[in-house]
Amino acid sequence: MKKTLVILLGPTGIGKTDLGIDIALHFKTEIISCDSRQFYREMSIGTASPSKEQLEKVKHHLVNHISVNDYYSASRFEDDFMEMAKKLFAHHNILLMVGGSGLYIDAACGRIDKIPDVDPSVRKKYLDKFQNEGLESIRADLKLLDPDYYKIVDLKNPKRIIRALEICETTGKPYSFFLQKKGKARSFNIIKVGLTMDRQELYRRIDERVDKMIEEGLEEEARKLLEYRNCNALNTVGYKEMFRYFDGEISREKAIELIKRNSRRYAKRQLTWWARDEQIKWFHPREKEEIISYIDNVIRNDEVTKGQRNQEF
RNA sequence: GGUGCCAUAGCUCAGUUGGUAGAGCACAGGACUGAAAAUCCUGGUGUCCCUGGUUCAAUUCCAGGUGGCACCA
Repeated sequence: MKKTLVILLGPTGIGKTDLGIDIALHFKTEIISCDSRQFYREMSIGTASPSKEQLEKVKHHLVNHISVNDYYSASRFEDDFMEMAKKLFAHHNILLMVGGSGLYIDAACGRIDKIPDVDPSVRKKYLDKFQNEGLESIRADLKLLDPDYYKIVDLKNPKRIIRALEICETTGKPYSFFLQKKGKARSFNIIKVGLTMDRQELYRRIDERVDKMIEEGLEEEARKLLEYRNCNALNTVGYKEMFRYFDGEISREKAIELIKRNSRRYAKRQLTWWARDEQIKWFHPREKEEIISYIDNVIRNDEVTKGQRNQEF
């Protein structure tokens, strides 16, 4: 039997964790998490990480496996995921991935190209240049080093420009040279199940969940992590707003309001990311039975899985 | 009950010397291949409280009404 990776994805706060557990129990399998903030073991209330009880119900992988001090990336996640999948597929025909990080899900699906690692000092160099000399300066560098990418990149987005520059400098080749866009073949089938609901309903859930996080002690958790505020891991909704409150810049109420707003905006960006992915079959989270029978049907029907095998961009 | 002030976008408010209006926030849409809960782009969504009057033309001026706030009784 061909191995199958079922991916349960959806915006923040929609109820992936609970439903994922039910689905994993139904298929008698384990969960590989794909949440770029639940990776960090020090963050749990603000990232709505699975609780102890939830972790006991179904074995979860790639949660709490790194520290806020660690460098991590979509590429590293791809490596960790492939290693984990290989191990788990030895005992399971179906694996369940649950998460909301679009780029990381794409990485697991073989949708990002192999690009050489860069030395952090190179990124730092261009970051400094951007901060000291401005956007125009690094734009000019990119125009020189990778004119093709210069034509298509968002020229107002420093992160995109710096990323391309660091690859150009490290490899001596233009960044666009590495963007093959062919996708990597995977030895397993992939079924993508998306969770969605009416925007108002989702926003209400998000607002309620933030209130719950506050009750559970988000403020305390953030206070403990204040010393790591410069780590990328702490550039996260729920923490960055609390840090501003600790600084005296905004009130506690304002911080909570901003956490809600930024969570809503994040959910919207997630939905935009997935909107163009036609492989996703969408459900309301309450449609558990429909989701399970959809997965069953796809696995049974080879014709459908053929389409899912080719991971084109 | 009397006097004064106010009524414009979901909210807070600006404005139009009379030619149907614009800021912030909220919100909506989008981009995004190793920082991605990150980063970036675009967009004003409107019975200008109601009725009448003046006027070629009223959201704007006038009168009345309604609602809110303040003060006086």
